Amino acid sequence: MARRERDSLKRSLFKIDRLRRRLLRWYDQNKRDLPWRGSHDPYAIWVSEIMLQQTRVAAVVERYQVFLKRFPSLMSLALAKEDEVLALWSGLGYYRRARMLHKAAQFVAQNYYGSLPKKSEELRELPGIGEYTAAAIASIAHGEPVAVVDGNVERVLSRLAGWDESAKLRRRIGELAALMVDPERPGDFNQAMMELGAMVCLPRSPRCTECPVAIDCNTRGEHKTQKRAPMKSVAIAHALSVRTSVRKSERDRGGREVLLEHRPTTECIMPGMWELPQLIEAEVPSEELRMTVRHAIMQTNYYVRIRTVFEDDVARLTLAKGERRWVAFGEAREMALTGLARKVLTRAHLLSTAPLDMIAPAREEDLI
DNA sequence: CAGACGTGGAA
DNA sequence: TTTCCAAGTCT
Repeated sequence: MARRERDSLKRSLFKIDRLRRRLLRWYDQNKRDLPWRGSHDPYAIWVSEIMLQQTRVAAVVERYQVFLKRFPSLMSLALAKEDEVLALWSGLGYYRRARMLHKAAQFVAQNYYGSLPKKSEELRELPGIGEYTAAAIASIAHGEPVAVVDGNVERVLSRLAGWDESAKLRRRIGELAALMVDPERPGDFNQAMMELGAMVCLPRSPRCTECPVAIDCNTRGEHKTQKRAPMKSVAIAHALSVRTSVRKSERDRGGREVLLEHRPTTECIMPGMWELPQLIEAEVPSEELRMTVRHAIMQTNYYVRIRTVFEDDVARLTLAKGERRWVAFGEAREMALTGLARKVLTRAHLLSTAPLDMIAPAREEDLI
């Protein structure tokens, strides 16, 4: 930021103070009641911040509670196997987050006696913790007066300052945020900025009439966004192969199994996750078509055909890239499935938590 | 510094 | 229906 600009902002500190007070008052009165709010456990805050990276609050809420119930402490997470951590992350996406969270927990267990470092500078050293997350944890858990800059803050400050999209914007935003963060309540201030971005200062159609700091705003909500690559469409097909377990112990429980395939750990996307075997032909005879789903990954819409395949036909019809396993339905539910596999099995009622004899479909022809 | 990395739900 | 995006990080 130019010297003149900074001096001007310093002369206007009374304005910044006013903005802080308005923002925090609004936050105190309007903040959503989220599971991680009010927790002072740095570990719990850490987990929430990692889960929230590029992921909507609504998608995180339930997963966060399940995760914390299974791994209530950093040590319990550090002691877990990666497969189980990934299983709890299944469907959330960006699985590298889960791996790095796990790795970092093990590192902290080894080198910090299980307690996260307090300073943002030290947090920054841990895998998966970047500028944003380090500042978020340090300010929320320990009151360190550092500002966070996420997508919300970037948008809110761009509009407040009246800056448009340009080079170096990111750096100027960071400097402005650092100047503005409330040294008395940095954690609340940071969350308030993000809450404002999420609830009021929306990317499209901002609710300026509800904005507590509209009086300080230099724009009326205009905000340019970057152009994005166009979506692609790809047709693929997967096999849904179900059999009655050959293991007597499973059969006695009425156990049925689905065939899953392990994605090679060398895959760049979702390595080590479990999915349904891929069919060689994307075309599927209509009488064998079990369901169709659309599944978007990154910039691609996958139009997915799910075909039922008899065990005897699996080798002929599918392309094997990794280890395969017949897995009892109840077991599959606890595995690190890809989002697509979880979606398909859920829609086929194969992951039900109901007793096995209650599992739909009642009609045999629905299954095979 | 681009580009890669997942997903479901809103518009 | 298709697009757009959400509390980023790593390479």
